[in-house]
Amino acid sequence: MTDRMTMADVAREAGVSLMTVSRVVNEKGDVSLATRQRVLAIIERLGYRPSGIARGLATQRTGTLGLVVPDVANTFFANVARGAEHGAFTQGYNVFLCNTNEDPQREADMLQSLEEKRVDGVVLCSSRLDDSELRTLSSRHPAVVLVNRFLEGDGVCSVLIDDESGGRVATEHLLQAGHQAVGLLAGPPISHSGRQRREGYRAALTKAGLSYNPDWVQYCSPMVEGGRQAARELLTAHPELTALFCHNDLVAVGVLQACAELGRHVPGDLAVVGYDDIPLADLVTPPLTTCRVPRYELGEWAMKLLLDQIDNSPGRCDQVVLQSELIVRASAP
Amino acid sequence: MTDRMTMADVAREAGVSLMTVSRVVNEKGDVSLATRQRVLAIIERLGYRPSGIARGLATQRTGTLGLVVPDVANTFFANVARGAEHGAFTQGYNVFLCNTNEDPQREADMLQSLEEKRVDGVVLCSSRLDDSELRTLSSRHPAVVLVNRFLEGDGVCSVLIDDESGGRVATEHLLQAGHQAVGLLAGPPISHSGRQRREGYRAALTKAGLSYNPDWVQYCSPMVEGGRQAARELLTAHPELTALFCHNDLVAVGVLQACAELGRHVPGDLAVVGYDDIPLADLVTPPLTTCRVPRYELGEWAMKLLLDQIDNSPGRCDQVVLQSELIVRASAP
DNA sequence: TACAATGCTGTTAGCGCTACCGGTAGCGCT
DNA sequence: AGCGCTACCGGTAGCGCTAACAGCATTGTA
Repeated sequence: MTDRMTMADVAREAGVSLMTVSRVVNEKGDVSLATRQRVLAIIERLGYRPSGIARGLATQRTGTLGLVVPDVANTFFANVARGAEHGAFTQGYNVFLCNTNEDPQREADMLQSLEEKRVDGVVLCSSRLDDSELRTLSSRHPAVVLVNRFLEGDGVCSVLIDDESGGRVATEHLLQAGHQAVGLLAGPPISHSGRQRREGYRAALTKAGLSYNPDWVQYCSPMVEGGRQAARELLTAHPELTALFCHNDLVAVGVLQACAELGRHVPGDLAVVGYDDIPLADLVTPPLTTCRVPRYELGEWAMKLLLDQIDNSPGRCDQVVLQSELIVRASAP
Repeated sequence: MTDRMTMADVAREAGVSLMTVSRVVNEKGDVSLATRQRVLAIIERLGYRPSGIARGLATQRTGTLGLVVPDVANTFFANVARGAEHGAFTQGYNVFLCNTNEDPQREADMLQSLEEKRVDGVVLCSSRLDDSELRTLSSRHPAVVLVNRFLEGDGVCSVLIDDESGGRVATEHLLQAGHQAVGLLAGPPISHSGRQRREGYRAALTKAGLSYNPDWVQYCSPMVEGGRQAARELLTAHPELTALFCHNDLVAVGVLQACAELGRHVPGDLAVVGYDDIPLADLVTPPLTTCRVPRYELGEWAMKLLLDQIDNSPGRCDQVVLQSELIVRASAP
């Protein structure tokens, strides 16, 4: 790589001042057509590209953003990342990807390294930091949007998923299909979203005049194996169940496996509803009815709020709540 | 966000010069223990963080890298990204994530925008650019590593997957299990990796003294539906087939579906081998025997080569070829 | 005629940091 | 005393760019 051209090289070659070149490059200020074209031609010939670093130092805006996620290898965050990055790039921003690996310490490190890079803003997904640390770390950035995490008090934007409504809609779908005995595989008890979904489940039952039966609710690990085991236990203990709402699609796949082993036909003997709409959901047999959480849109919204915050108003705070969508497939028609 | 502290603030407060603060911050040069501690304390108290932007302008190194992928939402690239980002962060680099969306124009734009950000290097995955454009765009960056793409001539590093060997190993596994009639669902004819895998398939047959029978090879779309249709056709036209090697796991899942419809038992009537080892692979019934391509390692290696290139030697070029690993599961024991 | 408004261009002074060189003090040695 | 060496610290000159203002024609307007 040969040495880079600078604005001064272009200016000298074109016989104009630095400022004129700057004006041409940034398309701001008046430059006569003739000199603009001349400068442009020289830029082209010399292969000049402006230095974002120098510009950043001069303007105090870098045109870069941070995106902090627990793990991009998780499809959920991969889709969020895609949505966010797309929104950013179309506005001329580049985004730093940071994986925290679910480790709060690492998350703090990431946030600090982004600060040293002088990013114009940060989208922070599913932060594991406690409120106070999150607050101080956020305050060191010009703009922050939280995804899947709420911080009360000071105006920190966030984009949230309405899991309660998702759980309600999923359960109502089963109820409306005539099921009276709907069980719940609730995932891990500590899961926040899991609790929300359970609230939705309960609300739907209540609304339909049915009572919430704790015996029909079973916690489980949020993986295939967890679903399989929990389903075997629950279904043998309570053969009266005709439908199951699952914490997520992996659990639902476990249920499918358990049903195959127990000789129960889905959806004939048991209707199954999952959550998330992972790619796997419509590939298993039968394809899963599930709640799709709008991952890509989550990223897009977060980015939209962030950019609003950056170039419009300084401290405006917004909460956006996104609804998930019921996808009806064969496992619970 | 209140105004940021600068090195000058720290220096003034500590009663030392700018340079002393700089030396403390960068841990280079001699500073007495006493003043170091004093400066450190003041940095802490003032909440000072050095500006990577200013440092970048002064040193001509930004501590940032670019990672260009077709699509992070694709698990393959998500895992590559994870490996790459991990390697980068542990060396103190931050990485810009760029999705090209498989669009060569967008890819070129990304590369240019990374150039303006003055990244120290770029990892470019599965570039869709033609050789000449790729060459010129690469030459504008201080360091480049290609993933899944080779560029001959000038020394551009790359990390590649040995798909030919993968195809051979997969086919040999079937042959060693006693299968004499092994078909191939070859994916799209244009796919480079598909062709490599087919070469491996052919090589394994030849090595075993069997002849390559074009009638047993069928191209298909690389998705579940493509695999399903192709399998129905191939299996009805050639009931003599006892095993199928598939272009990827999605195709293999399609085969599973087709077998269920045709009443053929897997692996009893038909052994099936996939490729990639996507998360889905061990969740279907029966779980798929498949070739795992080391995605995370791919990212790690790419980053390792890139960092070597950056701080050791200027133009050293390496090709690294990674082998995939056969994962034996129930679909082809 | 005077005066302002407009279009175009240049000059100056940084943005926050580091490279590079140059200094001073204190030590040991001849 | 004189010398060199080391440990420590400071000054200056940029890195490549833009904000802000300052020209200077030329045109319009009273």
